Amino acid sequence: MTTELTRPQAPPTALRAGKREKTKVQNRQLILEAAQRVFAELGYGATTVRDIIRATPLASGTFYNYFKSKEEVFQAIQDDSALRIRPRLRAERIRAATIEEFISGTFRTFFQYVADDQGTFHAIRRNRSDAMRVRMDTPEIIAGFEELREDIETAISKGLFPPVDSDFLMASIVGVAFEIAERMLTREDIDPPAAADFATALFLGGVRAIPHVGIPREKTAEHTGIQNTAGA
Amino acid sequence: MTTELTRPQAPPTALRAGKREKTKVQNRQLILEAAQRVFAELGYGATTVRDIIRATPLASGTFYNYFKSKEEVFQAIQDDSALRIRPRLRAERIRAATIEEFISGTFRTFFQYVADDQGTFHAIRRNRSDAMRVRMDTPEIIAGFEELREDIETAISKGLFPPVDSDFLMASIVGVAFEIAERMLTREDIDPPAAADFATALFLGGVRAIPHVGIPREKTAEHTGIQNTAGA
DNA sequence: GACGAAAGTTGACGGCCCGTCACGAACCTT
DNA sequence: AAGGTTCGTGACGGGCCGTCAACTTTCGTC
Repeated sequence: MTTELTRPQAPPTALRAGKREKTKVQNRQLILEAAQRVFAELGYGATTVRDIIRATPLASGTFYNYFKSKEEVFQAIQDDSALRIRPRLRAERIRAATIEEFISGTFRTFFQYVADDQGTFHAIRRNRSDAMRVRMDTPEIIAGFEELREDIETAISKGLFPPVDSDFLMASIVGVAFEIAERMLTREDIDPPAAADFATALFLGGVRAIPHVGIPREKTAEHTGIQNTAGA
Repeated sequence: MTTELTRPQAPPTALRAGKREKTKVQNRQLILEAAQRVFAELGYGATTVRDIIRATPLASGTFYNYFKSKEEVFQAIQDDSALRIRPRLRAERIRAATIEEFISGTFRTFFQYVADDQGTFHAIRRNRSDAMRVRMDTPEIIAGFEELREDIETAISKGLFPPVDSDFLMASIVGVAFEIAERMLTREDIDPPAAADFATALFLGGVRAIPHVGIPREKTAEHTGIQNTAGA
């Protein structure tokens, strides 16, 4: 249709994206940020799509040009989070030459990430005053779990791990990671390395290998750090 | 007010409870059972109070004489479940004379219960096709967690356990229990003892103590049982 | 620069769910 | 059997849901 004469445009690189494209990205971000704020404020369950819209300069109809429901917004936030942490976790595990490095690298990276990014992990999971937690295993998160399972199997085939049930082991790591992370965030001194040390010792040697706490009994809140290390 | 003459009634024991009391219990049960069915059918998130009422011969207003919201119904179901399992878990741990019995008793009892009572554990937690899981830590469940923590501390003071962070240990047990339970229920052969053996070995001796699986690689679905036991 | 097409935004709309409440029926007491 | 109390009922106003026709903005073309 167009002759050779008419071809004056030619976007410099990819930055001259046009206003259309720009506001599209901007609106999406506007919604995601508003949603995160509102989820943290009201809790996931109590939040309505209208609440999210109201925290935005946009009209209600616009929301549905970007997301189908609040579930989808939630999923987008979770996916973003998973996309940020997954490569780091995988790199840590691929680099591991020993079982110790595999386990400890995984936990250290994860707990550090959780502490740095409490917005997506903590605030959103907890509901406002109810003790209702919501967890959505988005495609990215499931892929992250699957990746962990594959890395475990690779480690097994390399002789790094004993030939255990990789599915259950993956589930155990995930369960401990999420549950301890939640506890860690409720403490006054958030100490990711301490949490990682605890979890690592548990997986490497069981309860008997876990670092001992200094104070015998009493003194719960003030003293969360792990001090003394007594092997099995 | 009443003279000595007028006292003809005198309920035999506690069975002549009166119709009022009887239908009250019955209606409550009607709602709880309908709710469980509907939650399993639609998933917790998609379920509305109206859905529950429609699965019932009652009128909408009646629902609110028994529960304030679907959250409260959910909580009641969870509480019932927790009330059934808690005493068994506690008995198991109190009876424990060794760290092995403490851990293994806890996991065996829990996984067996989950397998027997999939309705309250599995069907309700998963949403219909979304991978959205809902977990509500009801007062009874929180009390159960707290009880576990206390039992751990008692075990520590008795010298059964090393002096570890009982809060993190409790969180780890809970995380592993819930996450493995979920995996266990997705398998074709649901094998609570195998799941318990896995978790127990993990907590007693770490990954290296976990029973090995028989088949090297491949054969994932068909072969879930743990066969061979190689110690650390 | 102006024009037409395409893309995107807007807010009003019908439908459903929410929680309440005035009413009446069922039950219990005397 | 009559009076009082408790509880089931369903209609109601208010709010949220997702849609859609009309409008505004951007883009490609001349």
